[in-house]
Amino acid sequence: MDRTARRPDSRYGNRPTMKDVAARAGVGLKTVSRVVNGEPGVTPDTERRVQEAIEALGFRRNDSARVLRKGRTASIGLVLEDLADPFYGPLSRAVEEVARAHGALLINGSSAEDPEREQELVLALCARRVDGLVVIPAGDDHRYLEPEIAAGVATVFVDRPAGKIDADVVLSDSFGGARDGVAHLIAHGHRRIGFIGDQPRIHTAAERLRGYRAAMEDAGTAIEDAWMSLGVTDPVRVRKAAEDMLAGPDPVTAIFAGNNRVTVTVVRVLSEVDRPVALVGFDDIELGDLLRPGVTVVAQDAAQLGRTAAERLFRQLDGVSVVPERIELPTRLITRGSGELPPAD
Amino acid sequence: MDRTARRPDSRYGNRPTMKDVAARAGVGLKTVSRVVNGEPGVTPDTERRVQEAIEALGFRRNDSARVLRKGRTASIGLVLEDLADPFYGPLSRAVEEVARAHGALLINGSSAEDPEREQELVLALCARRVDGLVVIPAGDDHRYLEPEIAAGVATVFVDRPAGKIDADVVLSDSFGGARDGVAHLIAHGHRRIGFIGDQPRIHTAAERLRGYRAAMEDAGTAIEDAWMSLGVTDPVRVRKAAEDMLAGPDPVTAIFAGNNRVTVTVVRVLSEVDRPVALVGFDDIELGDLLRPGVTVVAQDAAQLGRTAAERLFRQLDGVSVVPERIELPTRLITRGSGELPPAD
DNA sequence: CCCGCATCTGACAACGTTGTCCAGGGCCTA
DNA sequence: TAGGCCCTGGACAACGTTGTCAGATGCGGG
Repeated sequence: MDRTARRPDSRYGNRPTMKDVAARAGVGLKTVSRVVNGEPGVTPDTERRVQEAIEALGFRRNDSARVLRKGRTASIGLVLEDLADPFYGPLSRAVEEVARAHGALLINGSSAEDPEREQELVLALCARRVDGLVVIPAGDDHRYLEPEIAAGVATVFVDRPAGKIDADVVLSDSFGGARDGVAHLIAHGHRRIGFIGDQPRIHTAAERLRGYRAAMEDAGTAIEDAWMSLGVTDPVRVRKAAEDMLAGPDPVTAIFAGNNRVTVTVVRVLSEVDRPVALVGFDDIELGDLLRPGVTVVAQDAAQLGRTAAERLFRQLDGVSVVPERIELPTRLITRGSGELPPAD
Repeated sequence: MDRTARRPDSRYGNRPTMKDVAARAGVGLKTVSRVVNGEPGVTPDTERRVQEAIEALGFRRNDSARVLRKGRTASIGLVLEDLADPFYGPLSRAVEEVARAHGALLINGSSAEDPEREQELVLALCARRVDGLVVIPAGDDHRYLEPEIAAGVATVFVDRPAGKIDADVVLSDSFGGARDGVAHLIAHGHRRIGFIGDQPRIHTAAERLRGYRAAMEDAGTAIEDAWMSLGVTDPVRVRKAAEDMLAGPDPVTAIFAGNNRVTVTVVRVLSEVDRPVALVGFDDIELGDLLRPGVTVVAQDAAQLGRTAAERLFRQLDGVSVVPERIELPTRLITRGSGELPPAD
């Protein structure tokens, strides 16, 4: 008895191939290929027969084989921190739209802010031979990407610069935005201003902290340690940080929140405090205009970041740009009330 | 003179292949394959030599070729409406996590609520030979998927059922949720309750409308045409619809909003109205607890939807389940104030 | 009527990987 | 020392597609 199966591995449930279509249509393999790809040199009659066979068999070209042959996958990868974060949704969508306009699919993955996972994801995408990568870096050493870039994988970093390699990067002006936001508070009479932000190893967090410091310095105000809380974004610790700043004999009269998650929690805390405390947040938050007071924010345009990065990526793929560039997009201060509150004391 | 290039198409910038690695390490091609895949039967010394060659050349296995040979891509597709919608971010992330746990990558695309684009995307994903598909359908006819499913592409629909084919589907209890939400308003004394929702051709919208009708009927209240606005989600038209309901001699005293986008706009409108109008929205909205009054919502768990669907998908891929099933997840009424306001008159 | 040309078609190799199968060599045992 | 077995390594085909190139077919003009 023959134990060997006709097909050793069941594969795609025995999908029809061009060969099958060719057999059914009574034409050559290459003719089917021509029809499928809309290449010229096929008589209408032959084309019709092939089309019928395709319909009848439910044939669908195997892009894996196509990729293997052609070398281009028409897909790009996007590695970001967390798709569930409202900041990244629009960014991802913007990248997708640009990709779509260039006929490419988007594969994306979340690094969960873990450098190891970022690398793992990026390399997995490279193994799929994506044509290009848009990366929002979690780590700060991207030398592992050098062979990939050398091999022709277009790469653009977004939101934070690459570490230890020279690559295109598109970011928001975190420094300027934070400085303006803090200056806004100062202009409204505040001096004791708290800062709650992420770990300074994250570029944007460091830049925003730098902006905070610069604005305070411009105003000639010495910053007290108790006003700063770094490396804190989870709700529990942000809450504690905010409450600490607001307690004691000499509390802050205003808070600058380093990103959208921090802002949201600070809003919660402030809603429970009986005296008015001013607030400016980095990143816009949904419904920020409907709160009372409305939340004044330094807004960055996530979609524009994504769009710019993706366009830059495809320009690389078209072989246009070669010199890595750093593109910085301006932020926008949106005043809604919370940042215009005067000091409470 | 020879005009033909050494390599006709430049391809991946001449990436090293296993052959190159083998040559450099002085071993056979298959031995490299064994090392790369961690297969047994390679002496430590040989393995070391191969590893060194891999490092030196920056070799990365070409997964396209691997896929072609093995038949499984270890990737799944997710087609949703709009990644920028806060409802889909967590859903997508949940699917990704499950995929990751099964060693698969996630390719996702936005249909923009366009049936044609949905089909285009799905077929593109099938051409990539994704192992499975999670689809949030935009269209209502999915017979085009029949050959794919027959060919072994695992498929799960989420949020809305498939049209004209029998397939797994995971959804929220839109009918029950909407009925409960409206009943909640009725329990607080409302009778003239407006409904603003999406086009009834969308399953969830139809179900929510049905829930609204059922609750009203249970209360013995005849619905007036002026109370209902269907097929309306963009801010401008929602605003107009809400304003219309609130104007006139006999305005509604409460509004049931059919999804998160509608809710947000209705909140905006209500914040401009001088009398209190009750509101219950379908879908939770961020910061809904911080508004005054807090927004009472019928919440669905987007992440749980995604997780359930993805797990079901991988169960299909493991060949466990065969009979298409319909899984309905309960919704949860979250009372925060806006739904408990009494009628204004 | 035949030749030449243009148009259409198909055979074949190659893409980079993995599965199958066989060869060679070392080691243990009789 | 010879025989057999196990362990390691490599040659080869195949996956489904596309590029190359040459053959077939048909048509018009000389």
